[in-house]
Amino acid sequence: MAGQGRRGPKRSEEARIAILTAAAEQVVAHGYDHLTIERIAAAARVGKQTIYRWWPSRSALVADCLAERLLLSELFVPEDSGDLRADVTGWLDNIVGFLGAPGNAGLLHSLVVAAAENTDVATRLNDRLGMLEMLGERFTAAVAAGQLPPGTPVVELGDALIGAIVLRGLRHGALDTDFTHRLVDLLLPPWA
Amino acid sequence: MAGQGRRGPKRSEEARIAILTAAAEQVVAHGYDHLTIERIAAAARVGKQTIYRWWPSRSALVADCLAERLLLSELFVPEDSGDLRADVTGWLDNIVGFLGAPGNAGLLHSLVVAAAENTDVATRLNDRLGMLEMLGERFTAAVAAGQLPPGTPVVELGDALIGAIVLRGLRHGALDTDFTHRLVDLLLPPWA
Amino acid sequence: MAGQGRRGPKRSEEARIAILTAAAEQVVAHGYDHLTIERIAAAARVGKQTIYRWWPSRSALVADCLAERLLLSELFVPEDSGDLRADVTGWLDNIVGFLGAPGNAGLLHSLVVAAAENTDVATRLNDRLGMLEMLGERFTAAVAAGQLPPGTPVVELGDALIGAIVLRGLRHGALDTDFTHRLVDLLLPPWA
Amino acid sequence: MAGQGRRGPKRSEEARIAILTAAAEQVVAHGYDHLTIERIAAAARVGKQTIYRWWPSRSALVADCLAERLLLSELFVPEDSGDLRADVTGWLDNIVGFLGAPGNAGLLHSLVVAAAENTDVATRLNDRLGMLEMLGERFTAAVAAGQLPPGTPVVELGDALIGAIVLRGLRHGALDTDFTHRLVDLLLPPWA
DNA sequence: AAATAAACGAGACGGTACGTCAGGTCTTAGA
DNA sequence: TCTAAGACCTGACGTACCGTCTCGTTTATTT
Repeated sequence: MAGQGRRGPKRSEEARIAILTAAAEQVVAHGYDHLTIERIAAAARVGKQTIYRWWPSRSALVADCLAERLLLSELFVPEDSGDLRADVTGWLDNIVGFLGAPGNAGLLHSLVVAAAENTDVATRLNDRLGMLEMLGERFTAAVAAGQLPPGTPVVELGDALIGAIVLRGLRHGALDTDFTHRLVDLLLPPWA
Repeated sequence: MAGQGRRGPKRSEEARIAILTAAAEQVVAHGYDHLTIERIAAAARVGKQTIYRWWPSRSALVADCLAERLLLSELFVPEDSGDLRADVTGWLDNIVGFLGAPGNAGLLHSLVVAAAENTDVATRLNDRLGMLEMLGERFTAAVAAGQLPPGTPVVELGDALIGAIVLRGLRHGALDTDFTHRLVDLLLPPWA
Repeated sequence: MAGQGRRGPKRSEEARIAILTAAAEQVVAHGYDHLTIERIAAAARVGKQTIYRWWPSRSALVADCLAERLLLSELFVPEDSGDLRADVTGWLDNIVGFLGAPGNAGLLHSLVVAAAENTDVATRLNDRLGMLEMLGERFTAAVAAGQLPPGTPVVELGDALIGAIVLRGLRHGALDTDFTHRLVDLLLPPWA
Repeated sequence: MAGQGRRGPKRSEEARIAILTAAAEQVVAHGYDHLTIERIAAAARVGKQTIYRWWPSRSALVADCLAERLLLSELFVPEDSGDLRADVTGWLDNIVGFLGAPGNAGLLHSLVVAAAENTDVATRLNDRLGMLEMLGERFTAAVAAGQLPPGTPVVELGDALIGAIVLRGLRHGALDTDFTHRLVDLLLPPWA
């Protein structure tokens, strides 16, 4: 058997959690820029090397925070009421409401910056925003049920929805429910 | 008017151009992160203070670079052949081709990061990508001409198009002409 | 003319003094090992870079402290009473007394270590111990006056005196006036 | 009796030798500063704890290296030809030749630093330089035989000889046979 | 033989300090 | 009075080692 039984101490789960928690808190509190390894280490009561040992970069840390649901934890599981337009609208309003909340104002900016410098973050961010579930299940089901025209490119539909949200989010104050309603009208037009 | 009769030397246009040029080159060469005031100053043969005197931040510099067409110079004025779908497709392919070119791979990431920390950059970036013209002229004209259904939310249409492009651009290698074609099919469905 | 009119601020004398003073205090208080650039910078209220800008190493700093008489300040100017043996004995007792004082116990060790890694320190340390004056004036004068045999190698005489002191100093508790008296008996024997 | 019936494996002689050998090599190759426990452990294929278990400090390791003749191995047993001046001169020239050899240039500095922070090293270094034999036998015998004046302080004589060598050795390039000859003239003057 | 305990290799851990880079401010001399 | 140069304090970077502390394995002794 090959090297399965490594000798020596195991990785400290306690330290791992403390680091991720501290990182998530820093991002929320101060934004992704201003996120420093030193502050994370201090807040997590951990040596800097322990961070560098396990994560290659600041952005990889943020990607793990997303994966562990320490960032954007409660959000964004779209409902399934049978009415696709209503569900998508509700889901978007949920997102918009979250991003509009005072504490979370800068969070989108932070995550976009992190996503721009780390593909992992980009992917996980997409997932956390609910695209996986929404995409894999609802849209294809809707196409099958005739709620969307046959041949609708569902992946592109998701990208257009979230892309528009992200783009508007980067322009301060441009994100409101009026916008999301017009967006739904555009992308999920009411069918005959 | 106050301070009209100021004494002393005027602002050096030479220095201004040198700084913006150096900044643009740095962004293209090394990316927005890695863009440092010190390197710009050194490359432009200029004191750091001369930069700080006229620009409040790194991102404001980039915004000016966009405004002066030192970044994204040649790009993105959509044609008007009468065929809206063809024009939009051509325009998107133009963008995708540019972003796919080896030297420009990281440029989108850079500009997104800059846009995330400076609304000015976000706005100017939108303009440079051709949204103003596209938006103000073609889409509204298309609605009037019946090429788009009446009541089409043209601003949201632009956001969805560009948002989708940006979002895909952040995931490396996800941006190709197949994608843009599906996107056009989704957002500008062939009518009647 | 070559670069005579340099532009920009002059080196801050205030910072220079603060740094040297802090360094000297650290050496006396904690020893040469345990002398850290970070502590010096903090104590001198100075950025680390200001130290690194002007000194290449810890030991160069100590060499400058010796040169500026911030270390071993009060000591070691041998008297000239006409009686060479008495003067040398007094001078050695002076040194031994100083090194035996509680606060200065580790100072010799510190300076020897510094001298071992920096020739400059070695030279200046020799100077500060009074060898230059002693050597250049008293010994050669003594040879001329017949107090020392003609052809006495005065440089080697100094090295032997100080070398013996240093060597004993490195063995804790081996340095006392009995030793210095025997040393003088050995090196400056009472002549006929 | 202490620890007579201890259970468990005995101390590994193999590890002990590997550690001392690695330490000696590191000192010779890189100097006493730059001697790190981690490098020794890696070079000796040994865990760090195995070093810390048996030696309290870096300098204690070096002291053991001297005791085991892994450092300064071949050197410095003075001959006994009957002619004291010749023997001492040969012995000093031997030392000077060794220290002047290219590979050993920094070794004196290293050992002096180690001696300054560990009395054990100082003592053993003295021994290895041959002082014990020289001191205990030759000088006292020489005094008895009338080759040295009665009452000559032999310990101080040794300290002066070695001290002068060490002091010169710390000043690069100041150590040559001219110096040792003058030193012998000074300390062992040709009698009668 | 089984239980026990120490020494071993490996290496993760919380820390300290390193030497470097850049930020943004301030000072000086030249145009 | 604007500019180039650059010294200044601050603070974060990523690295190297420190000395301590587990791990699981390997011996040797004792029960």
